[in-house]
Amino acid sequence: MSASKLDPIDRMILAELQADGRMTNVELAKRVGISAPPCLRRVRTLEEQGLIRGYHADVNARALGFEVQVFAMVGLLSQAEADLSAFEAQCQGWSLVRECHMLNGEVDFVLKCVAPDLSTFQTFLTEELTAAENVASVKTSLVIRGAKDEPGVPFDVLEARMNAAP
Amino acid sequence: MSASKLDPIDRMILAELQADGRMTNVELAKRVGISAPPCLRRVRTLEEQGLIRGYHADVNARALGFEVQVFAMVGLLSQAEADLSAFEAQCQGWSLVRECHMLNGEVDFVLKCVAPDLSTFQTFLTEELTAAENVASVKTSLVIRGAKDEPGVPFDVLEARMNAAP
DNA sequence: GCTGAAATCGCCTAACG
DNA sequence: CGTTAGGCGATTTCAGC
Repeated sequence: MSASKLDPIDRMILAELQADGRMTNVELAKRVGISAPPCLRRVRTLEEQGLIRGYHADVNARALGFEVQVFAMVGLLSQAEADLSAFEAQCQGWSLVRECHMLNGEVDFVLKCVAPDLSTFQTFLTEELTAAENVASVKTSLVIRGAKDEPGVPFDVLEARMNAAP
Repeated sequence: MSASKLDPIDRMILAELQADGRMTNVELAKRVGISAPPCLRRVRTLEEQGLIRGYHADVNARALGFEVQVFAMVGLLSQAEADLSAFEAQCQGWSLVRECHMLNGEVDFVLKCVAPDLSTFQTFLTEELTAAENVASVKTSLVIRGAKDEPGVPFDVLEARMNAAP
């Protein structure tokens, strides 16, 4: 599952599919400079290795009526592994919580949330998140505006690294 | 560009393509209960309206060698619009910065960053981000582990809303 | 208007060299 | 990895509701 087993063509495939996940296989093959069958075999292998986890349409949340985006910093009372896992499991069940990352430092988790409006979010905040077992503190910050939202990883950095230490 | 012009079939299409952006059109048509040609027309319309911004392969950053993920909270010296925009423009040029959101509250921006290793990130932090014009403070938190990372929006919430207020 | 059916075109995906 | 080849999906055209 390591990147060292990837040749330049594999990395080009990943970069292209990250940029356009619905590209046809023949178009992809053309761009990476091989014919279609081996290209498809590489894609399948990358999927099986878990290097490609899936493909997703990037839907416009605002246009769909999700006007509110919030980052929530959550502190827990107990940081015992069982309690951390329990909180993570709860996040799985909250569909307004799109991301949950455990952090180092003063705060335990950062959550990225979306909601159709402020009152929906505040109901969730007061009745679900803050009220949850083991939650000590929640600090929320509304997203005023989005300035950058790139999915995935920067392949230019990866290529620079591969060239520097081959 | 409003969600009110979307019928239930459009919302099903969006939900399906968010879950699997590489689904064939005939499979998609079967799932939403119409035949392939109108299904494809709807998808094209959704793309043109900007409700679908694109399609992206979800690549495994860790497996690709991006071991480090960091959230950075950035405070600026000046919050004048020109200065905010200038900072946002700089974020566009930093490929380690994948997301940049302007927030309310004490901090001005939250940045989601990735890097191959800690030293790469710290070089970026000290020589680029902290050194940038108008940056007053940067507080970083390493991601210890990811607990949830769902792309897009929760369509169950959307459907509940449509049923409640049609 | 939008949907569905038929037909064409192009792609996907084996099998083989 | 490339080429060939057969089957399937994509996409246009056209008719019907």
